[in-house]
Amino acid sequence: MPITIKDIAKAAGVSHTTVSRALKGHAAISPQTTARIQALAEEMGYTPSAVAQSLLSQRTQTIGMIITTTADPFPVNIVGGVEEVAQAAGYSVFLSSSHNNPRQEMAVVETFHRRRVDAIIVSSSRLGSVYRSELDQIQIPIVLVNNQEEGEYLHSVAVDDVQGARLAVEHLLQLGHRRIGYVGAVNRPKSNRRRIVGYQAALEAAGIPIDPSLVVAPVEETDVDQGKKGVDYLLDANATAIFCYNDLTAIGALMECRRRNIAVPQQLSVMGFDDIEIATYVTPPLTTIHQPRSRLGKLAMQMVLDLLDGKSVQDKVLNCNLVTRQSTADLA
Amino acid sequence: MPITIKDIAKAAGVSHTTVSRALKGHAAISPQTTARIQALAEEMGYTPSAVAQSLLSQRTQTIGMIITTTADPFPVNIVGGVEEVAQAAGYSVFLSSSHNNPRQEMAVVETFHRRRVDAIIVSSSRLGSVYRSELDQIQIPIVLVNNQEEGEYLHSVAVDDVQGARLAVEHLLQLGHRRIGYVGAVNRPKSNRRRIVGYQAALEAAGIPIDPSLVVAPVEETDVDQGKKGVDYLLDANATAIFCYNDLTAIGALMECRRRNIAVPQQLSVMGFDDIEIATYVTPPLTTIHQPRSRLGKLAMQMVLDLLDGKSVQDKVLNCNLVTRQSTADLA
DNA sequence: TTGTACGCGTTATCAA
DNA sequence: TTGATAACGCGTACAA
Repeated sequence: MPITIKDIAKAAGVSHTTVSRALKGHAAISPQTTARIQALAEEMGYTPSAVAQSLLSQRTQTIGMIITTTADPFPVNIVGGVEEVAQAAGYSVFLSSSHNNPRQEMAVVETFHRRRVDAIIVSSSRLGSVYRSELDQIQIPIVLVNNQEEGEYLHSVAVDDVQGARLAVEHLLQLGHRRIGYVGAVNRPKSNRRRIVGYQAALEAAGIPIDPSLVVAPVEETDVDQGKKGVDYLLDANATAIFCYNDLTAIGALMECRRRNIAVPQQLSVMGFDDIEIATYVTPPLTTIHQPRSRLGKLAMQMVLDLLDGKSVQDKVLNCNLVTRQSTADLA
Repeated sequence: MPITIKDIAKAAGVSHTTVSRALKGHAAISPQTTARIQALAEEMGYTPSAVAQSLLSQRTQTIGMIITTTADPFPVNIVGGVEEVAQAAGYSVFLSSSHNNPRQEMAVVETFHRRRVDAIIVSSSRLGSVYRSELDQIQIPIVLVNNQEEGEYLHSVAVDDVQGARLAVEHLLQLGHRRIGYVGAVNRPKSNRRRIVGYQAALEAAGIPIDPSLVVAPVEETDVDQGKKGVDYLLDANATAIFCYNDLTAIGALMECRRRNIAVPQQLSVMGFDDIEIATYVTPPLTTIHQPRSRLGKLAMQMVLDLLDGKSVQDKVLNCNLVTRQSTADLA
């Protein structure tokens, strides 16, 4: 059992109240006793119990973070940002995975509520809307990062998918490409739709008519496989450049090109989205759209702190930026 | 403020004791009141406070996990294993980063102690030995995963670096290579040393004399840069195959080979260690030694559960296995 | 079958 | 300047 203030009180021959006050340098305690008790506490190895403090203060200085899976580096990078800001503010972070399973996601929320976390941050939530009712029950701030549901819920921090996709297509246009394909993802409805919007906006702004045969959404197990299939479709449609839903999709595209002996970027330009670490290391290194993942996390946690401070906050939408590497080139 | 059992008691016209008992199906409460109170609790949206329960039970059902950084997918995969077992056992996991900074690592331990976590799991700790004294203070199980300090501390789960390195070199020997180089890491003293031991053991078993010029340890900022430099050194030493401390080092080696127009694996075989996700996607896909990261995490958490159950446990050393891809080939 | 009283570790109020 | 007491939410020994 850890040392308590009562143990110290007994050892010092004072009341536990005095110990409590001395330890936090309360003005009304004589300097001598304060010094004596602080020394004693140090010596006895006293560490205050956050549990007891929480019970009294009704604040745990704790937040719960839900991600889909630790196997995906994307949400994990968001956690990094969250944790950094949290730690600096004296908050600790519970991390739990939902495995993209709504039931599990609800169970985690329930657990966090039992633990009386002060707030919850959810990355890529599948059930944004469900929180509406849940929120009435638990009455704490919930911040959604890159929420995957349509609609206006609670508080959110997200990347501007439309702007990012636009940036990608504009880059390809600038290289002289006119037949630009898009390989979508069927299982991320919201961000996929918004990236298509950006794709179309860029083309329209350039006066290029939309060709539906250039927008494909292969149904495959993994992102990589979707990329492989996507290349097949888009080469048939005579694309000279393709923009992929994300980097893994683009990597699948690169793999398929290698298999078919299609030189990237000489014969086909390939772009991704996300800028995950792998993008730097594939051959050729992938031109992509960078998502500020760590900053998403930092802003989400900062928003939590503001909310807990009673400040009013505004939903945030962050811009992406272009990272030019070697998988794109001038139209031959 | 969340609903408490007192609120329910008032609403039901009974004492809070009765509510407490009814909610956990205590035998001595009449079925009717039990049902009535459970319904009421449900209706009022009651969730018990783990904080209050913890204060009473002196158990938080919580563990603290310390990793170096969320930017590295390696420890994050360990977290995945830990969290899976923890969640199944009703434990929640605090995650915190040490950024490889011993002072920060101590601060995190202190915070976890304040929060009265039931146990702590540390990945790649830099200060294993320090825990000896700290442990006397906090009196909870501490499990180290892939500890980076020599010596016997506390409890540990680790991969067998010697066996893994041996496996790698045996693979290269089998391909006919005789001049096999090793690119080490200066900042992971323990595992590096053990991988050298495995490297030497394999060579000796094959009756090949150790050539010191084939073992290099470039001092560079990143693993990747160390790999680039390592290739330079080892080509000068006429190596036909190189075994790298880890996959990132090996990827650096691949990059340098490409720059110098050295064909892998035709002119040089390259091996890594770890089997991180990236290894699959580089060109050529990397032959490497797989570390069971998730299983390390699961075993660490299982060990924690056993320790909390008062069972005695044994330190665990896990075998690695070979993953053959396309960066290694027969000696030309 | 149900209720009263106490304690877990801490802080705040009030009194001395 | 210090101490006794109550309270946070819950579980349990004991009493009714």
